[in-house]
Amino acid sequence: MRTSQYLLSTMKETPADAEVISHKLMLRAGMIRRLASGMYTYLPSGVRVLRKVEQIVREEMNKAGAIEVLMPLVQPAELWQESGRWEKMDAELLRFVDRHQRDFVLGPTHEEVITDLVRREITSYKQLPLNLYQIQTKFRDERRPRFGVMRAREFLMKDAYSFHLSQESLQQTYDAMYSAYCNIFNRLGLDYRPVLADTGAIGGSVSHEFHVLAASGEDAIAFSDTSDYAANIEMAEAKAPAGPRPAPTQQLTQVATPGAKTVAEVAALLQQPASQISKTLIVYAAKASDDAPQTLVALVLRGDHELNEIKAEKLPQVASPLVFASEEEIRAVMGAGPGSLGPVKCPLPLIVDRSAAHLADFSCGANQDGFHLTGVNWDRDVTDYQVADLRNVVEGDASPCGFGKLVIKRGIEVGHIFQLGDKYSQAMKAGVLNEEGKHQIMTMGCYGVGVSRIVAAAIEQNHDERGIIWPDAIAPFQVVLIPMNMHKSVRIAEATELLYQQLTAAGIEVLFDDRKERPGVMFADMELVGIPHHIVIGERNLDNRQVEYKNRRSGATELLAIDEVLAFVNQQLKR
RNA sequence: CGGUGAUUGGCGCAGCUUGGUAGCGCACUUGGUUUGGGUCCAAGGGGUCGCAGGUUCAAAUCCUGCAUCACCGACCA
Repeated sequence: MRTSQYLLSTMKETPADAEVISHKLMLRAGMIRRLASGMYTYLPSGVRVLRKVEQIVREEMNKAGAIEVLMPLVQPAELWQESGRWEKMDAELLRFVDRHQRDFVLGPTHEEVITDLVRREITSYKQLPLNLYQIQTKFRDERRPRFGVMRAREFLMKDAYSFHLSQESLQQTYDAMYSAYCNIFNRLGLDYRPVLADTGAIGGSVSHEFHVLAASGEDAIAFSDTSDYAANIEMAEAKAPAGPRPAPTQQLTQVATPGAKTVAEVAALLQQPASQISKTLIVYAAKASDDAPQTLVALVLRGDHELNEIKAEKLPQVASPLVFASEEEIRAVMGAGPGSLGPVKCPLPLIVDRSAAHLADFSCGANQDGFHLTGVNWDRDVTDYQVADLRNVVEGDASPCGFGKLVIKRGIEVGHIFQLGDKYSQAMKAGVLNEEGKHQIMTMGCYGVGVSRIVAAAIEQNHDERGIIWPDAIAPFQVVLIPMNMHKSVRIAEATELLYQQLTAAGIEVLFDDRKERPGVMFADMELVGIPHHIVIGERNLDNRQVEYKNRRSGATELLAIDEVLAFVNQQLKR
């Protein structure tokens, strides 16, 4: 490709609304342009990278035995009503009507469509297991699109769905997908980790996320510093502190704490660390039946810990989704407002986090505005309570695997695999005849890769102050030819032309910068775009039949005999 | 969904307080100059000042409403 025939569209300045590095660089390097909030047009360089990622994903899926299909982006509402997600999903599901007043959605994912397809096509156990995938645009009307294509509303995703009659078969495919994903991210050249994950709204049991490690990642991941344990922080179990709880040494005392409401204020007033103070959160209790009156539950945490809403929701006593009680609701039962609450003489059922339950002589609200209690002790001052894991793990906690301590890092979720079970197949009655000739509901797995998000994640991990540094596998071009003053020098033009033809004929993706630009402009543009291998053709070196090679990542340069360029590039690309 | 802020040429911004001929840098076009790291000089083209309404002799500027976009938050006890 010659730049004169290409749409390079690089920019010196960054549009003001770009926040993260990948977003800025994708705009500046001419990969994307914003059309509306969370929706982007891909320019030629962007498409090239996107297609490469897509192709690697496709090859590894095929290798792992999955079969490609393509389903519509627009889906009829009936399927979503059948699965129950029409009511369950909120505004994230974009709905609209066609000219016949029929309801449709823009597919945020394709469980319903694939389950509908499979229940029609698959009738016998002999046809199982089956793993179908597609690479298709999705639309999720995100609450808050941000970071360019990293959290866009419209994005490209590979999604696969597998169908089985037994857990063993599902596990086999799940394992195959796990290793296919490792192959994908290895080939992409990214620093990634598979981590244990919560199954969230999609449902199911076993689940792993694949994260590209980057400081700008939206997710926190907990790693053991000695084993290979890794889990999303939402999922990581907070173990009870080691050893027995210290014995009480202090008397229960009420102290006036006028105006002190937050843990920080109370800690300052009482001259105690936040870890010696408990905080009490009031949330909705789970209802026994739909028409039962709403009751409340009190959750108790150490002052320096955060509630993990996912863990709380999973408790049978707690309403799901989690709802915090309003101040009026709290006052009606507790007789005091938020900021003065505590477990002593608490009229609500108490659920205490493991770490909070390990405290002795701690402080808490007195359930009377403007007062706190000190010297509080479990079992002496509070008798009726239950202990559970309620909090997010923090750096330095004991690892749940039993080995080492936890380290917290940030990651970008680029892949997610689930064992779904029969959630969709049951709701949509997708079954086959088994060996005994009896109807049996299939069990399912689903496996996603965020193709467009990978592009952004790769940049987050591979850039410097001059621009993008593409891994060879996904670079828009592998090699760029940069001639010095080609428009004045026939020798340069001829030598560059020859190299261009040689490399192109060898199947290498070459960009030939034939613009009538000054050298500095070409260098700057090609570094911004991130092409991994640069060949500079200049008069001086040409006298010795040499050209200069420059590696974008290392910055190292060396002189090459002009006849050796092809062999050298092949070796660089490990072909 | 709540809070804050922005909207002036393709991009980045000034002008608005105190109403009176719409400006700067980059980019673009033409000519010259320069040529191994975003040269320099000159001459040009390009703007319904987000939209609608109001105040005024006069509105980018003041007032009202709307739209779009961005950032922050969604632990608060």
